[in-house]
Amino acid sequence: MKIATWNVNSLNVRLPHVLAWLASEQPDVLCLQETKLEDAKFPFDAVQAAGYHAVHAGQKTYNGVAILSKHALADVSINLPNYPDEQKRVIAATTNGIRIVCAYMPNGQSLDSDKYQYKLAWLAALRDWLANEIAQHPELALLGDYNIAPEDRDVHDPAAWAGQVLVSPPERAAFQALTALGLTDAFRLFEDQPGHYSWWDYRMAAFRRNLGLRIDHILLTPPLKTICTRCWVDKAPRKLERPSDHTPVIAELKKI
DNA sequence: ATGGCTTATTGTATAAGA
Repeated sequence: MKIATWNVNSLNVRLPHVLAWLASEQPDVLCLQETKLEDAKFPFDAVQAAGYHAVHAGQKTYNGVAILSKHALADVSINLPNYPDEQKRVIAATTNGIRIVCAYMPNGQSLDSDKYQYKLAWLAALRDWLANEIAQHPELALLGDYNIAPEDRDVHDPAAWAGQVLVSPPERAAFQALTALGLTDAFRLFEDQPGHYSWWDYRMAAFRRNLGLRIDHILLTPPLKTICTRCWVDKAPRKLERPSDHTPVIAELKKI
């Protein structure tokens, strides 16, 4: 079973990339972030024609999350019940016996921004809600754009980024609070070296120079960690015309 | 060198992303 996450930065623009990637990679589950679409405009027909069920929680212009699955999607829940929010950043569902949580975590903008306080409060609410969710669904995966590079080895130039948003100690502490729930960063089960990223700035030829950050993650509860056989970043979509600034992260689970 | 791209918006410049 392959599960994946991809911040597409507008599904309207990126739908051809997504459909091509589904066809070539055949993931069982694909979590999308930043669809930037109202639910009425989500391309359910194209996704269904590609062989996928889909659930979406979106809004105009900003945010928006979706789960695509080859398997039926049940018990869908949207947003954090303990954090009332206009912004559509979380969708969860059960598929093929696994609880999938798809999240687009706040960016934070800068440490002196109100959005940074929102980010930290949102992450605390996510943690609290996940503690319950994991208790109810021991086989759970949290996939998405975390907007946090957990460690310096996830940053192309740690000195230049030190103390900035996406790497600041309070954000990294919030990431650690998630792993303290028993969740494991699937990518780091198999790779301990720096230089592996999931996002590159559109500017400064950052992708060609591999000036990136690893901010898209797949976290697994213990039962899924034990059956995880591989986790990798697929850089191929970042090389296409008009790419998203993020690329997919995929985990393979030895299940069914 | 705080710039540099990309997306969306009842647009023609601004906001936001990361």
